[in-house]
Amino acid sequence: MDLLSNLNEVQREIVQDTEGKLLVLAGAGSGKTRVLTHRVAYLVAEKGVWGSSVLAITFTNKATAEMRERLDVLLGPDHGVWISTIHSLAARILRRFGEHIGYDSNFSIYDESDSARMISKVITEAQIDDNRIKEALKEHIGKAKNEGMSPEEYFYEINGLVNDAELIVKLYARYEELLKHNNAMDFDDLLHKLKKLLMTSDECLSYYQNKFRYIHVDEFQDTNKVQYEIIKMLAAKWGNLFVVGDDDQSIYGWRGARVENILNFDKEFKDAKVHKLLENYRSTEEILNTANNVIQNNKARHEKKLFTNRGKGLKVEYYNAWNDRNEAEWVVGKIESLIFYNGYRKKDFAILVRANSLTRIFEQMLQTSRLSYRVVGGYKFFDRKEIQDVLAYMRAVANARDNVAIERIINFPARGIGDATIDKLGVYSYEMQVSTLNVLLSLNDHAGRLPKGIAKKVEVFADLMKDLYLNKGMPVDKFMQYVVEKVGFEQAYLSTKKEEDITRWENVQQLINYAKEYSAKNPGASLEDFLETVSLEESGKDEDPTSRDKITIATMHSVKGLEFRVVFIVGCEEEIFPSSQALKAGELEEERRIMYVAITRAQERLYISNAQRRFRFGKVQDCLQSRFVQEAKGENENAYKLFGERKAYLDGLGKRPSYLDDEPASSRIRESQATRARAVVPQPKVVKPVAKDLTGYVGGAKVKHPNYGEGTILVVLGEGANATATIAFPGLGVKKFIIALAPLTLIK
DNA sequence: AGACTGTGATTTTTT
DNA sequence: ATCACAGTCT
Repeated sequence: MDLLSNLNEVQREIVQDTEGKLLVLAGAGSGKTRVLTHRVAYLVAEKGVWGSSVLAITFTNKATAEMRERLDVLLGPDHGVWISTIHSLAARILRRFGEHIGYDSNFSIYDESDSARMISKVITEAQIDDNRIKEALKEHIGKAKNEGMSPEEYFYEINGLVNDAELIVKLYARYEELLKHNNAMDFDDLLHKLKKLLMTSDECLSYYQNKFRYIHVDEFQDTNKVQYEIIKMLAAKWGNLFVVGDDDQSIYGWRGARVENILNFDKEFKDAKVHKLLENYRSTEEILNTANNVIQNNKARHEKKLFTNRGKGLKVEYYNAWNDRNEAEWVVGKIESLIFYNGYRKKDFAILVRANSLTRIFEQMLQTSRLSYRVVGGYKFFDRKEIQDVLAYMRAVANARDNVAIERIINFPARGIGDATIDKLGVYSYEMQVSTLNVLLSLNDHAGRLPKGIAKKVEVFADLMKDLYLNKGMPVDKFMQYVVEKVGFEQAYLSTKKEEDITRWENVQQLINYAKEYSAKNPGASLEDFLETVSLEESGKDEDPTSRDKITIATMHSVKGLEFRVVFIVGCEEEIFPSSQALKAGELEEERRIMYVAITRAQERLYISNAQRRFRFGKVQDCLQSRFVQEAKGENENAYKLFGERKAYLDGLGKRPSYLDDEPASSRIRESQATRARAVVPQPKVVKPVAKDLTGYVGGAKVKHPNYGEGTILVVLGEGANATATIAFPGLGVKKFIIALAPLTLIK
């Protein structure tokens, strides 16, 4: 049979095992997506299951696109299978049934920046002038929603653990109220409210339960609590739930992903069948071994030994660069030589970074070498101010209650309308119990209450909005052009003669092109449809990776699921990778999984590098090689010790570790740097990480942290250098630290 | 209301 | 280095 012929035995078995609950533990590069798509295709083509009763949930838009593409090949384009991210699934269901829980179907979706505006507003409104609370509040709200907790429920969760629990919950509740008032949902809400809807409305629940007879979840290790609950509810009727994932690739813990979902799946469902995909089809043995060297340092994982038939392959190369520029030169030099002598193409290469801020130097270096590249992740086109502004005009008329959108544009382009006036309009809106847009649309009734001059200005804006409102039924691309023209974006940007503004205008035009493409592809799509696509699938808009021959520069997170013949893992320095916040929070294992994901992207050649000095935060800084480098080399049992010695040496304490002798000549230059620095700069006090006395760090002890202040240890886990402490900081929440490394001091 | 100035944080990752 | 934000001046 055609469908099964290009699968291995295990894969074939999984594909044919169609009924009931199935957990597939799929190692990196083991053909996970292949199994998933073939299984769906098998259901439809061989089992005669109707495509529209099959649901496949993926984690990113990229994965959605890839899966749809592959399925189109296997089944032809009209298979009707519902493939989407869980967020857009939620949005679709909520548009249809949202009124059951009090939402209009045209609700706005607030992205990170909209939501940040709202949070600021809530804080200002409560007259709190503590700068630190914004971040904390954001974190709390996200956490509460990811756990699926209402303000009340969340209060019980944190009460007693966090000092300002009451305040935080009050602000969370107010934030919710405002969202509701604006007929808007943030990203987390899409899930949170979907759960609520499914629990409230039998009609909605049974509709989708009946519809989806077979449910598939990709990247299951990345699901959070609410997502899992939603999936379980949807699958409750037919019980056909197929989940695939790899606990070693769980790298979204910071967003509430719970590895336990995958670790406990077979315990939760006793009848679940478990399959393992252990054959790696992607990488050579050398690369796979490197990956294994790293990941085996993690404690919380399913032990799995991947194998490959790709042969031994080439040794992994390491480079300890003298500075960031030198590192980039090395990378580009390697690329040039591989292209010239070994016949590689540009699209075969990926340069992987931990954080977006590291990409710049590689971009520069590739530009000077005339090598074309693309940057994945990073600042998104749709996050640009000018794009958000155009969209805000469209949003404001699509959802009349979207006050965040109105406030965003009421004074752009500048119309002389300030905060005071906006507040007044808010008051009228409250008095009349109508939306701010409605206040504007019927401004005549209120204009008398505003100062004369201001009233004139507001009227101009009101007339504009009225005009746009009356024309919102146009085809999406036409409407956008109409908006841009009426608002006068071109005038606003081109009159200043500033380089930056010209670019902005070009971006607006690009947005119009995007809208044209969209309209052509989706004739008859409504304004709401368009806005939803933009807010949930904006990154899917990127050109597809294989079409152009370009080098890829990307964050390690954004290449999950992809593969490249040659991979460079750069910027392997402490505080960068592992990141400083991960170190602070004691989330080393997740960082290590990120390293694992990065390594396993490579098919043939892998290069790992670090720079000893790097330009960061406006100045050149000394950097310490990441402990992951030692782990990758297979010296993992010594990694912590070496790391400690090396840090002491660079800090001007301790003697030169002998293993440094094996490193390239550049490190000797570095040594003279260290010596010089030592001579000139008075030494700051340094705590030797390995020598720290750990006694006294027990549950109940009070400790002090330079950034978080005083806190109480809740529990200590592990021993020695690995011991972690979970500490409650009043008002800031609970954090985890590695005691030996964290800057903690005991207080009596 | 808007322009100007100084300060302080910022750099983790994504829907 | 760069940017956002708060505070002050015009």
